[in-house]
Amino acid sequence: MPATTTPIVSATNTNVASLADRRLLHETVIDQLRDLIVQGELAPETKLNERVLAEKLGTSRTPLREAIKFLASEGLVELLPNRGAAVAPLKPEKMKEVFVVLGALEALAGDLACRNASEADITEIRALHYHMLAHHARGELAQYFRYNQQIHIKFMECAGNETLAQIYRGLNAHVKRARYMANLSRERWDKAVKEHEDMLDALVKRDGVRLQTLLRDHLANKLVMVMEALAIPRVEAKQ
Amino acid sequence: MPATTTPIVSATNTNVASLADRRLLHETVIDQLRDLIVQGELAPETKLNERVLAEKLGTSRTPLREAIKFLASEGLVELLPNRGAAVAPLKPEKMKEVFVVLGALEALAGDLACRNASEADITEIRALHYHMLAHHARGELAQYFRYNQQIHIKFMECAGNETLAQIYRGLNAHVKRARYMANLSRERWDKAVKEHEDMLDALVKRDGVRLQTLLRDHLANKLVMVMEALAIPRVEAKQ
DNA sequence: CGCCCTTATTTTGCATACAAAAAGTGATTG
DNA sequence: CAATCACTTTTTGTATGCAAAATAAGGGCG
Repeated sequence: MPATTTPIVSATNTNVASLADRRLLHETVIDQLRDLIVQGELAPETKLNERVLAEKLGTSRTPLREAIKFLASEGLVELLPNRGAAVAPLKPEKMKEVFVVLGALEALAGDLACRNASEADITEIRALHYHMLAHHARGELAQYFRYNQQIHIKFMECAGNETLAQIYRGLNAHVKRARYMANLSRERWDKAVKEHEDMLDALVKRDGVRLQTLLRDHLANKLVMVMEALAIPRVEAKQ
Repeated sequence: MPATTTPIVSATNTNVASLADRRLLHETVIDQLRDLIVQGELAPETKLNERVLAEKLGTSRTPLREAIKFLASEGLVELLPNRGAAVAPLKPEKMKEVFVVLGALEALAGDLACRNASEADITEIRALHYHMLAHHARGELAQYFRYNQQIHIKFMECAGNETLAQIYRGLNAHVKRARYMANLSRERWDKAVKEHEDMLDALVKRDGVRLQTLLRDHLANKLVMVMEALAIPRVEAKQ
């Protein structure tokens, strides 16, 4: 609405998408590209053709390349000198590594959360927990994951360490890629829920040591699930 | 000083630096820029003027901007929408956060190293350790830091988790920035060396639990040193 | 003298242009 | 028929151009 004297759309530039958009293009592109990768629309090891992708995202190659560099630093994209870039492969070996680190980070977060979480925080986590339980009971996997994620993120928030949270988000993006292919058995699912019960209990009692242990185990179990998911599928045998 | 005379050098491109250089320009730029930031040549909160920096690094704005995006993801650079980028500020608060996370990561690495390190690895660490001792004895701070760093890096290698190592390197870059201003008191220095003695001992005995504790404490002490360094200086009060 | 508004200047953000590198393509030859 | 080489097309890497945003510089007015 503002400014607007600009009557005619002038010469060269001008993109249709520029409604009230205040964000920077390359930032939008980072998010779009990350989503494409995390949600598996761009499968692991897919080469990123700059011309095609730029067209698809409605931009030019320059912001796209900037976004690629950014995501390369996050590890979602691999740079191939003189050959562009590709979606980072999703290897079981890498997943193991990520989960080991995530275990340590979540344990740390749990410990910090036990010290720093306010009563309001705990109430909020409890609420998320019950939402999660409800979706578990109804067998709604996607919704379950959503609340599950939110609980873990809330833990991170309670830890009050933005550096920790940022690294967590980065690693979690890797895990999410894998999780989209996971088909949880009822048994494992029930177990994961049980673990969350214990975790909530430990938090309420502010038992940091126990929460750490629980989180590490929880992550280890998640790893098993992801590994199973990775072992089974591969609809198309890339490589 | 500026290009101007550039007599022939063919049509458009062609940089003198392209000897047998096989690396990609923007990768070189990433490393150069990171060094400038880590070593404090570009002080915290310095605005990165693209034209000036590109000239200084002997390239055009495009690869520079890509490098900036990469380093922004590492957290060394802050992106200011429509206002370019600046060297990330070096706040005590941030340092605290980084050290807490580093503590957890190094503890994890120590634990893993106790399981995975080969005898050859331990021999190598011992060698580095004695080099470090020698420089400590002679009061050679810079050299001491070098070997100190190498020991920590070697720990990471022994852990055999590349994901862990990568995150460590990223966080460590932040710490290094601060350390360049640290002026170690002899007392603290001696203490740090003593801690390294203990760490080596724990590794040799493969006592992962003790090593974890030692590393966490070691990091906590390092934080104190860095905080002191940050509290004192600021030679020039920017802004 | 300070403040706000207008107008230059600089700087950023994005698009495009062009050369070098890689990937195809096809014909020739052993 | 596979392999190699010359040639074409595509794709990447970097530089440059141009418009919008931000910043600096005047200039009138209280």
